[in-house]
Amino acid sequence: MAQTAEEIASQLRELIRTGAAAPGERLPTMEALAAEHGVSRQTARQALNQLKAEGLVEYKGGRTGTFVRERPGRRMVRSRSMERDGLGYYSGSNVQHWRLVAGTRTEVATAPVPPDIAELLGVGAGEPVVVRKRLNGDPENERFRQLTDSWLHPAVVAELPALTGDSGLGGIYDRIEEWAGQPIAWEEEITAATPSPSEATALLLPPGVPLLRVIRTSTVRIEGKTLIAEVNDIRMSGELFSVKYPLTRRGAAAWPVTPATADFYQG
Amino acid sequence: MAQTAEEIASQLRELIRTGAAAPGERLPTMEALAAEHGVSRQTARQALNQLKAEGLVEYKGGRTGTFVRERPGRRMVRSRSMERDGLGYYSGSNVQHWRLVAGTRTEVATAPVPPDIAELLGVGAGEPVVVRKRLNGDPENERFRQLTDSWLHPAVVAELPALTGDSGLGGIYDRIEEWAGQPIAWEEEITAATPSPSEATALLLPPGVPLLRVIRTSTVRIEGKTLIAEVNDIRMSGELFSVKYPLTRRGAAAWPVTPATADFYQG
DNA sequence: CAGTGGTCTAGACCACAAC
DNA sequence: TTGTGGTCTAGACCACTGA
Repeated sequence: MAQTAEEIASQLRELIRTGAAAPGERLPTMEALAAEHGVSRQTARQALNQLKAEGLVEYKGGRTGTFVRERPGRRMVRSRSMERDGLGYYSGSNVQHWRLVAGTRTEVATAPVPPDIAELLGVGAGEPVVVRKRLNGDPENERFRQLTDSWLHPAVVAELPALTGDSGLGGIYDRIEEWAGQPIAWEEEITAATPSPSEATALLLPPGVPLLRVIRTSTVRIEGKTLIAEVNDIRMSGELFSVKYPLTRRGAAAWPVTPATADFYQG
Repeated sequence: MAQTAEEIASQLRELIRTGAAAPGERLPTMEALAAEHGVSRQTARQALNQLKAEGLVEYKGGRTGTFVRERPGRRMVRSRSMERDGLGYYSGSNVQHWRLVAGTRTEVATAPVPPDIAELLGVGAGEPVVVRKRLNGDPENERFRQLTDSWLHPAVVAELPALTGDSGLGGIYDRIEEWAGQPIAWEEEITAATPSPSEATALLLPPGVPLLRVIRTSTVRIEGKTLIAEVNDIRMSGELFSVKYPLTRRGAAAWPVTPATADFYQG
């Protein structure tokens, strides 16, 4: 009769996975769970805490109880590309829709650069670097938020001090292209990470939800050398967002081995 | 003197973040932590458990103790594109390097299709669909692993029953292109997720490490309609891997607004 | 065999929200 | 007011590993 916390958690996890315990449904109280499985309340609580850490259940305050968390069935898929209109560049197809979350604004500061960004910029970790930070949101749904930090290479700031002003994010790419006399080449690197407490707060992340992080580099060639002029660090909920890219075809023209497909690889 | 578990966890977290407690270093025992902060061992343990769930510390067995986890400083960055050689298509630039992890092989089965895959394939959730599953690894480092499930659209299986045999992953794209008489268009959608227990086991994921998931769709046009012939579901450690894509430029030719950059947007 | 973490118990008090 | 989860305590026994 008596079971371990992990066994109880597994049983509840299975109930949720199969849908026998539907999202939004209330689970038995800790007392009831403890009695049912012949354990103490602490043990029942540990099982529920495990599920909470996994993002499967949530507690509501007061006399309400424990509930199966309603998880978004579908993510907001963002097809990534760089577009522009008369005001400047925008990444994604619906950025015009986004606004700054109430109480925030684009903040320009000089801050110690974290190691991973420093490596991309080619500067020493912890050195002071100009960064513009913002917190964007979706006016139709407060939960869709993203944090954006734009780190500028010191050489760019030296050449274009106006970038430390409030020129707007779209504007900096025009300034950089004017200065470099060429179009920027962008790359995006995507990682999954555990949010820091401050990121979890800013993005309204429930426990157990990972971060989807997109790190965009803006590269130009200056005096014959490639320079990463800007690193754009975008963090969003891994549960609410996904990003999508077309997969480029490489090397195809060199190996047209299959007769039926060879025609397509001549160019 | 007496503090809460969350306060103790925050203090330890800060020590780790600043490097005052270096990776690999041993932390005080639970008894010592409890005495130091004037709490019971259970409370000290709860603080450490929190850090363990975040992937910051790990316990080692027996008489050893609690240690600051050594986290990989750099990820394996995979520049995503589709390449081919004489044997077929490969995604990424170093796939030849990979092998099946010992004890696994490519497994072809007919399984109920999960809802998210079903939606992409345009079939009902839970319907039986042919899938090839494999677990790949890096011969030089056992921790670098990835799980790959390739779901085939029923129409493709009906036309190309040979695909249910052991034709190899590279081979199926050649077969599909021969059948469709055209090159495949690939897209990749990237998400961050919490691993299921079985995924955590297969990928050797420590607690607190999220999953990086790449869902590749292979699209062809058949009889004037687009058909997703295959969905390739790739899962890997979010701590060990990242994926990288070039960002395509769109709409630029339509809005050459900045005089200095206008020349670049004519074509 | 001694010391580590792993786990469980029984009881206590608290804050909070619904009734 | 009552029942919910949130948290802490003191004590017990276990499995494991390194000395």
